[in-house]
Amino acid sequence: MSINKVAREAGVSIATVSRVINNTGAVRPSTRERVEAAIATLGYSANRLARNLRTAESRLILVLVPDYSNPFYAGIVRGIDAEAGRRGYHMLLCDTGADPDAQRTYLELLTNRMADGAICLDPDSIQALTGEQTRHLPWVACCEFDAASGVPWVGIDNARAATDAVRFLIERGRRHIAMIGGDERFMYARERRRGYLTALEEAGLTPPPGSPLDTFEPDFDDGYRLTTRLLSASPRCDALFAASDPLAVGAMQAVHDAGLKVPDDIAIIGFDNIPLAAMVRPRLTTVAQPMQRLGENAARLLLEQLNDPELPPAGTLLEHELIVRESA
Amino acid sequence: MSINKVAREAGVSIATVSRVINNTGAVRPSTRERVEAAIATLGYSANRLARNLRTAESRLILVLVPDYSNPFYAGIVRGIDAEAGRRGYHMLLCDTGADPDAQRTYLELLTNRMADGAICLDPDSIQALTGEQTRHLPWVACCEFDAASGVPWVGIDNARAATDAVRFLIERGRRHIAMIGGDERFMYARERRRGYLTALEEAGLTPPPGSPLDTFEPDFDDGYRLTTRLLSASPRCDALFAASDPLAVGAMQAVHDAGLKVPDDIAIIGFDNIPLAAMVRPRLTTVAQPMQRLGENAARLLLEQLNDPELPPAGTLLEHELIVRESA
DNA sequence: CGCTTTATTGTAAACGTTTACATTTAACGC
DNA sequence: GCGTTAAATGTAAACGTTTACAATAAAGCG
Repeated sequence: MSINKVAREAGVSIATVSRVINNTGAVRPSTRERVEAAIATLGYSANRLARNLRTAESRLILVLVPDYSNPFYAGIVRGIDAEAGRRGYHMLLCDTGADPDAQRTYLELLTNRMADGAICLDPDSIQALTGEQTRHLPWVACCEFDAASGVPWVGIDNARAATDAVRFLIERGRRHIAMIGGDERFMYARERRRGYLTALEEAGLTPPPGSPLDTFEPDFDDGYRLTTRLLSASPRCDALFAASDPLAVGAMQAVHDAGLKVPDDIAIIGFDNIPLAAMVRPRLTTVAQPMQRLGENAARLLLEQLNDPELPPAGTLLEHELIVRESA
Repeated sequence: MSINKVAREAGVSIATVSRVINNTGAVRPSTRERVEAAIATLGYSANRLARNLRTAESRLILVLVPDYSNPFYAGIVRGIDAEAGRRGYHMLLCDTGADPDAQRTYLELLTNRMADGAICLDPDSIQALTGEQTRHLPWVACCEFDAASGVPWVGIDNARAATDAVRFLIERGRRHIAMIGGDERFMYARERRRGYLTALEEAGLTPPPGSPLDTFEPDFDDGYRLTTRLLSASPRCDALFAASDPLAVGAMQAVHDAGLKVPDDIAIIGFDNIPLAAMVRPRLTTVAQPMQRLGENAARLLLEQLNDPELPPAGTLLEHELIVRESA
């Protein structure tokens, strides 16, 4: 009953105190001063739980990421936080580990009214699982989405991005272009694989034997392992498109350990443009995603939807960019 | 008034509904069933804001990081989340950018009662700034701490860790050992520098000219830049201790570009053992911090303190480990 | 079967706000 | 000054829970 104390201290009613806190309604300057003085001497700070209960909003948004030690997600999360912060929202960050049960548990925070809305970076396959229960909840899908699902989304055109990357390799004269990283659970991986095949097809090329190759985790170790396997299956391979940067860096290492040179013998292109890409030698050519802006747009979309629940669900496609460095 | 609807549907009072939700108190199996059925048909989920208001706890913990695109913090955050999750807490993650104002703003979430406690990874110099206002608030300092401040903390012995690393270099016959990364704002950096100097001193060595060298950001670019400068100032330098892994990787690159070889001409040791360290060639020798366990311990400490506010503030020192790879 | 104990349920207050509405006070025009 | 209007303040209900306490029903005992 803390606002009560302030009211007593200032000799006014709690309504007046509330009015000066939120400066809503009219209050005479002299009483405003008195109230502010009381707040200062008592060190009062309005209880947000009570306020939230009364106003039926938490000003918290739930962010679901499959793995936040992945720098790519870190960039997006930063964008979300920046935009949300500007509008007075905070972020409840949850690592689902791409586990549907975890996701369901965390989504309770939404039905619980502990959060006002959610941004989900989980694989679309997972999103689909919880789809029915969450149809009417305010959330947006980021990076992984199904445009047909009726859920607002933001992302890039993964297929086109992959096609662009592979075309670049073709233009530079490469003819035996392999791909690694096709994890079926992730939409981005399926799309990139599709774009890769499109580019080959339009140039009248076929994937070298063993390509495209699926990964389980799109990380350095898998990149190394798969590339080693690939090189022995396709010795003529002269270029490699990887679905993520760590994968590409692992591949670079495998190529090197096989006694070949990047980019002379094998050109390599990665995906995402995380900081790592600029830290290795040769520097990694890669498809950049606008991570910060992806996050910002997701947050903006969500908050607009919260303001006006009748808003039709929108999709936002952001542009990718091929960053040409040394590896291709 | 949603619990009301459930009560009406089940033909009981709201108290009984509350009892079956929290299964506290006695309720006859038959009525429990009836209530559960009502909950199911109505799709009811208890409003956490209301519950939190009533029980005066939010089951949220505030995590303040200076920069969460830094993989080192990601590891710690993951540990915090794991431990907190096990105990039914969630995480309000805030990126302060090491800005005191931002930190102050975020800490309002604590005084607001929107969060029950906080874990702070910000530089100790920042922590000190807000110290007076937060003395009585429940929080623990992680990695950056001042043992004398009376705030519970968890971290490693940075000075000893640095000494160990430099001793290792000395044992391997290096005599002109430089250090980069001494950012005065961070306790970890000051301590590592101190440890570096200790190791040199006990071996009767002196730092090569220009060493130790301060950084502003402990990242790849600074590592490259400073090392380049260092190499021209101290051509006889044969080893380098860097206060972070990205710094060390930048240094490796600078050494390479100067036409020298790692580790033959210059041995390099980094700090933290983030994934990057195993992805570069030569693989980086580095001092590992138990990131996950640091986070877990911080969370545990905080939650224990929340359970029993009278608990004397404790400090927890975890062990570091020198991971010997190829760069030294 | 009546009395005492215990298990089950209900009533109502409390948590700390915001806000519609009522009331009081000040301001204004004449 | 007086009536009218506007500004400032207060009252009380509401948000959706939990929980102390009261009340009722069931059970046990002689």
